[in-house]
Amino acid sequence: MAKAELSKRQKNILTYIDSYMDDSGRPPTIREIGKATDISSTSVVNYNLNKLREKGYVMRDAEVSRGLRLTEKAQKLFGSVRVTLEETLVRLPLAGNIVAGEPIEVGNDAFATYDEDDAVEIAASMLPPRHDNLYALRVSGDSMIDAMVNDGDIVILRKQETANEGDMVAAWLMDDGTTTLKHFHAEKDRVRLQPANRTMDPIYVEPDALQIQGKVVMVIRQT
Amino acid sequence: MAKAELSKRQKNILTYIDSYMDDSGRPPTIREIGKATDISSTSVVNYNLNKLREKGYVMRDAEVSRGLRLTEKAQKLFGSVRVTLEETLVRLPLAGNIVAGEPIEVGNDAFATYDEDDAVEIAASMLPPRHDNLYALRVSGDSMIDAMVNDGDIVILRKQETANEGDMVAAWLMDDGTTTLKHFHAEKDRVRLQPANRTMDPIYVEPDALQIQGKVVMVIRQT
DNA sequence: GTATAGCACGAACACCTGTTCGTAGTCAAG
DNA sequence: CTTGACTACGAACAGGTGTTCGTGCTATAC
Repeated sequence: MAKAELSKRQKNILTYIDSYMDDSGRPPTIREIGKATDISSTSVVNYNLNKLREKGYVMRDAEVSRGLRLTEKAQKLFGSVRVTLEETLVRLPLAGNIVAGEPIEVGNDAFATYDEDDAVEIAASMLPPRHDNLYALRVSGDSMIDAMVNDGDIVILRKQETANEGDMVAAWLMDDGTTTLKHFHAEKDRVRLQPANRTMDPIYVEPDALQIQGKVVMVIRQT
Repeated sequence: MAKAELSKRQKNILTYIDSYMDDSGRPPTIREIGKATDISSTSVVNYNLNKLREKGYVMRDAEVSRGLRLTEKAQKLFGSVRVTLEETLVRLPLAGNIVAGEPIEVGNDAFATYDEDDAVEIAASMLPPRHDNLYALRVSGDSMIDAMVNDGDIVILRKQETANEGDMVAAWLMDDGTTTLKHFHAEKDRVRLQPANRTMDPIYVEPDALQIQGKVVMVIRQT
């Protein structure tokens, strides 16, 4: 990918798209952009729009008239920056993916060095009183449907290695190397892991064959 | 000017325009509207759009593709939600429960007279660009486990009576009187409702035996 | 020089899209 | 019954619109 720098032409195009949408409520066509920015050929506009897409400033819907959208990245150029108040909104790092068969890897640095784009924002009122050590993971694959968690869902976890009775935890089963989300129940000399789906049966494991990766605080599905 | 009353068809059109703009950021074309609202002729859509213009619900730019805009009058139809703190946070009414066997009842007053305590707060960044006509329901019972939705989960819906291809919708099946959450797929002369759980089979219903209550925007589970 | 990559141009194509036209059914008023 | 307003339909047209193609310019690297 090319550098993120924008040519004068591309800046003009972005500015025009933004003002056009403000005025009319719809995106401009390629020819309208060309006319406004003194570009005589539609292919040149098309070319620059694809460049802008590669650089993350616009989204395009193929073969759709006015199939243009400014991304948040582009809108930030025009000064509409969101202010986050610590008390009302909590921003969590989207630290990676959960994939069955792999333990969750969250380095400590994940809390310090995550990107703007890879963050999840949650209202503080929806979370437990303390927000420390929380992080988010995106579920990849269908391996957790028995935990009522879909491919693409976002799981918010508190990092901890122990669990209390009844907690929903992310657990790594060393026996078969899978990571699952289950309710944790300590029994006499074993651990019962109960699926969230009440129609399914629990599994039992030795405490030593279990590594708790975190406590599930919330699951979010965007459709 | 004609009466301000809207035919069912015109309401459907308005609802579709609103949801289309929320999804894609651009207005739909006449043919897209027709396809979504079961109108085979573009002239009929055009006719109803002109009626809506006369009644003050939309503005039209002649001879311009997607030259449509909803007026404020139309947007008020979809209710407005209270937005706090520079739009970083959106407060939605927790309008009630979803229970299998009952259609969802959301009076228009639900948007005006909900209690502080019965609200759900979501970061604006996690929602579609427009927050009109959103409301939240708490799922009661285990009847939606095939939609990967648990007892106690919160479902955020956009109120609408039509659905686009692939949308996750809350639908009331008149045959057996149940309310379910499924992916909506229009087929030749029937509707396929696909469970979110990919291991389960779809069900097929007559379009007339189906009443769409809203589009599912998000599912939240607090553990 | 020569090669390569990035940028730009105009033209043509195929499909999209708003508009218009003629026609027809329904319903209430005369 | 006849009239007229309202709603609805399918077809066709003219122009809009995204895409692609061949071409050529400039600057940098070899």
